[in-house]
Amino acid sequence: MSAAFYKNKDSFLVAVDCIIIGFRDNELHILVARRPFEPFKGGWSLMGGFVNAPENIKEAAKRVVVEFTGIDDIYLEQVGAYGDIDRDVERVISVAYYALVDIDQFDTSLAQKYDARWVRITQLPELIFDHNMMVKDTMTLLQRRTAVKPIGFNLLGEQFTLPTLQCLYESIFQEPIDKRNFRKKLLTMDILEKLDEKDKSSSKKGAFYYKFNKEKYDQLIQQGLHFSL
Amino acid sequence: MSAAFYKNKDSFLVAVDCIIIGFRDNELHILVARRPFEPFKGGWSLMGGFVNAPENIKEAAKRVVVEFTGIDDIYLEQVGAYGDIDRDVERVISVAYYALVDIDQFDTSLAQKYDARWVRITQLPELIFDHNMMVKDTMTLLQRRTAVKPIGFNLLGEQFTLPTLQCLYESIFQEPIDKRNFRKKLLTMDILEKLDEKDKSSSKKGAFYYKFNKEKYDQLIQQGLHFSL
DNA sequence: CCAAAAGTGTTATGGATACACCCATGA
DNA sequence: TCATGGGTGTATCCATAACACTTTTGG
Repeated sequence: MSAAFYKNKDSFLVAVDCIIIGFRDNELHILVARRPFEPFKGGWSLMGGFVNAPENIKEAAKRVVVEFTGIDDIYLEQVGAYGDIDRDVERVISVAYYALVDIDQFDTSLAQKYDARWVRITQLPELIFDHNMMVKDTMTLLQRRTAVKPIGFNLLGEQFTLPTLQCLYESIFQEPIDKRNFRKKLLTMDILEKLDEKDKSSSKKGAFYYKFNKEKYDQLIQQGLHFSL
Repeated sequence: MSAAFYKNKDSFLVAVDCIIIGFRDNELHILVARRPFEPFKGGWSLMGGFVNAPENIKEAAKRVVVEFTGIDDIYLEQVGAYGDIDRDVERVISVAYYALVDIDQFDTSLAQKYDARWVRITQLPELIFDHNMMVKDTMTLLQRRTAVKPIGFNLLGEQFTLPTLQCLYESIFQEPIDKRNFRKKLLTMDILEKLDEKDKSSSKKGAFYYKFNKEKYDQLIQQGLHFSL
């Protein structure tokens, strides 16, 4: 046998579908759009696109996220491949990625262009194909990841307050967290840098801004310790 | 736009590669084979095959595992999609699955047929393409999964001894486990059924056989509890 | 001065860890 | 009888969970 072995094999369109996640109004949001073509024209859909021959799958996913958000600085992780035979009209195999973005960097002009909008994770509409399953799998994965890796910060701007950070985790895990225990854990890990400035937008007293210190985090890892909830 | 949207898109060969895992001689083993065709003919490879148009990806993976092992009763979970552009001669996108099998059910005649052999996880040779990466990712995933789900039993026969089970977990986590703590944890979960028979193959005293009780496990889950290490 | 959110410590509990000796049996 | 692997219980420690009041300040 030789390269001839590759002949006469079925080939597939390969797509990427991106679960683009942002944090706003104390809740996770996902970017969805009205599908502009048949089949299922007008149905709610994740952001997707086909993989081109000369690009890696992850590159394709990144391209899609940039195209639909205008945001370049993203955290991207594969969720998995979805290939049920009845998932589209033509046989399409889709690889799902979730992206964590700072929603404040969203290019709002793209919302009109693609008929897209951010919907609350708790109020997700019915999506086409197996996109709801992709979101569900993403949330499970995200909960596992954020519990042991400091990737949640990718959903926030450079600086953020502890109350905001707590809200973020509460939205990810869909359960309340004790304020004192949360702060204690985060601060004793010593991976946050306290700033002098305060955010007064949500209280009269104001909450101090912090920022994530990657250098300190890397030290933590090298000591054999790890981020935890 | 319409179905015409699907025209002029690049299409890909889609393969599945299976990390087939068995447990023997107190250590995890993986089934690898000499690749019978170019390119990289003679290189060590995972068990793979192409996805056919009328089958789901997971079905294809299952087909491959059955083809190369003769074992039908397997635990199968997706690891992820691998699609770097330089990973094969032709552009092939591969979806990796790991399979947990009872190695005693292996059809040894297939070893000759496919020039395949079981190699210790600790002595894995260099594999073709990105197969070593797939194995690495699999081990990470397997450690996470077996720590919280009772899937390890898929690597053993119907009945097994506690010392064997402990060896299994030690091989998965690549670290020693305290005997008393291990037994305490397993037995207090009350998901194992103790049999009267003993296995005397590895000691004069003999070790009692146990078997996994799925009904009791399901009860445990319904009580909001879960399997843990 | 009051409403609303930010910030702060201590105690109790339970799961995880560490640890050493006796038992059964075939050779 | 002895070498080998199987089987058993307890004390300690540390991480988690529960819990309430003071501070700040704009309106």
